[in-house]
Amino acid sequence: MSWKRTHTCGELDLKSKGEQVVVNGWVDVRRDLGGVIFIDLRDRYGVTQIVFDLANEELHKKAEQLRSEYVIGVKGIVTERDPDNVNPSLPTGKIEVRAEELTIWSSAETPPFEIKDGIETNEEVRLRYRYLDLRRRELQKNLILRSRVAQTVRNFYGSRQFLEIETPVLMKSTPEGARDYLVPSRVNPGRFFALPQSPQTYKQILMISGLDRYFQIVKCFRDEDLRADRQPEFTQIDVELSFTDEEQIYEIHEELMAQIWKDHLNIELPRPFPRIPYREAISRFGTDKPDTRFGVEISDLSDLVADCGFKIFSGTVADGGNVLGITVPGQGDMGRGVIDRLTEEVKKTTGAGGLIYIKSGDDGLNCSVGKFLEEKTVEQMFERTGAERGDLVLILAGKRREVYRQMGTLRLMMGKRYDLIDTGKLNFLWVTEFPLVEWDQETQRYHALHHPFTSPVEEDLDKMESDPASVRARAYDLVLNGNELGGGSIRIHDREMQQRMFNVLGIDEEEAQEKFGFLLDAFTYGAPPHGGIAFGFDRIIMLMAGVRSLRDVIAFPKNQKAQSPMDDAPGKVDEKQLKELHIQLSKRAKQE
RNA sequence: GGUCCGGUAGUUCAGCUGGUUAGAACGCCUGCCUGUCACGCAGGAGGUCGUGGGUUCGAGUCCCAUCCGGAUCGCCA
Repeated sequence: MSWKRTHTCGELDLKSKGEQVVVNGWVDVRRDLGGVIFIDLRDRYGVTQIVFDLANEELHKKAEQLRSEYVIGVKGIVTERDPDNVNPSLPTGKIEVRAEELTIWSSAETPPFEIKDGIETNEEVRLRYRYLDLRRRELQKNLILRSRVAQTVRNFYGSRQFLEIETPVLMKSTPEGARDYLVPSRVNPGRFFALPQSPQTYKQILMISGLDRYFQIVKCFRDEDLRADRQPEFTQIDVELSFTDEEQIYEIHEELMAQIWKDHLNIELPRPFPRIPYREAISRFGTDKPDTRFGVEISDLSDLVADCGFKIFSGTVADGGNVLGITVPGQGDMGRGVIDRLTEEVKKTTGAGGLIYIKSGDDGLNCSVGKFLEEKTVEQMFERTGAERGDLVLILAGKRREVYRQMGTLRLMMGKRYDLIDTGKLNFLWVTEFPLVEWDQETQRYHALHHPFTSPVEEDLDKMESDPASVRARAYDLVLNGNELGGGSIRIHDREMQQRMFNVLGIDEEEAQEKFGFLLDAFTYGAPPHGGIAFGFDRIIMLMAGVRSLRDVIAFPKNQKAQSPMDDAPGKVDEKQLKELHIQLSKRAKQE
């Protein structure tokens, strides 16, 4: 009999009673009771208890050497445990393996942190010793889920005539949107590839080629600052199809989500998912990715205070801004200190100028700026927000775009703080009718909200030139509990229209030709109407696994500085390599 | 680029208005222990308190600078 394993550490039970088996794995923990030594042997499938006793003194002596994280192989007999000794918290808890032979494949240093679930260790240490962190069941579980969901996704599209087609990782830089990661080309001095932010143009070309239905689980790259839910390299489920419309894309992908949640979390998702136009999402929730698991919707109080005596309100309205309110249920008696601290926090995290409140208690309404307002106005504002006695109304004033965003942040803050969010809910939601473009103060140009290939809504076409910001796009996002899972659009498939879009964005014909000439040319050779969507695969897994950080669902993630502490990437390269690439470093780069 | 929080034993953290020898838990090492599974018991090792400077009779503690980590705003078509 060889050392080839007959069973994993997660599968043995009474059915194998009496059999001789071979198991391999890592020593999870050793419990040495003197005359008997127990080893919890761990592999990715589970844990099995191994027993060494004095029946075999030589073997027992060998087992005394074992320490945590040693890699061993054990030959032994599967034995039923006495009823008293059954461990009900272990799937293999009814049996144990009585060792007959032991081989130590590998000894191990004491790990820098314990390989245990629920142990909070410094992120940097975890990343440096990622191979140890990945031994934790929790992370293995996430990666296993990730792999299985990827299978589901492939089968789902595969069975619907979608083709999985790989697009280049080395592509042309298009300085729209996020910063590109650049890759120098040795054979083309002074020229650079860019890593894709998304395979957008390629998948559209595939449609023009008649491949008709495409999907890919694909790495994308963005050289921007990181967040817990943002990595510089991330994985997208990227999809495009021809002869389609919004309805079909919604239908297919509601089905996909339903299948993923059914297959892997055993949850039936109610369908169809609700839809909410962008405008409404902003005015009700102050964000384009609303968390609809709780109410606390925003009310516009501007008209009530346009002519009031409080200058901050009336002045804001006169300048075209808004005065907004939300209700925090049951907090009408909030103490002054609590409100003051909240005000400071709101100013700091949202940039709001101040926070105004209306408290409501047994002695009636009490507004923080009440002395400037008529009693009637305070009452009207209170009623407008839908508040009832005992509730607290919070009010912000400011420029339209900013104050809605601030209110959205405040709303979420209150929802979390006062436990208003029903965490048992899964609120999927399509946000539709995004604006096509947005005025960018900084560059004094319009920029595409989604991307420049997004088709405008036909009935808004006459406003493309006169009032671009009011044109709606055929774009949509899928939101889950306030998280953007993905987004897409019906694309432009007509050269003229594409050029019109570029004009709005201030990209002239020459520039358009240089940057996207291939796509424009392709449009002239017969382009089908098409559209698609892309989902953040990591983020989906993160939400399914119920973890807070993308780092817990990616095998080898980057830290906040976009580095990998384990292998110390990005690293320096030697002078010779740089020379070959025709690259010179600045003084500062050399020093660092 | 801005703001906030943090950096003390291998790990997680405590350390008050500055005061004598910097602690706990887990982990680690040694010994004892034949039914443990958070094994138990006894003992032990382990610290440039991120770094540099300053204030002070005296600094883990206060001040300044700097590095590192995280959160967040900007940014993320």
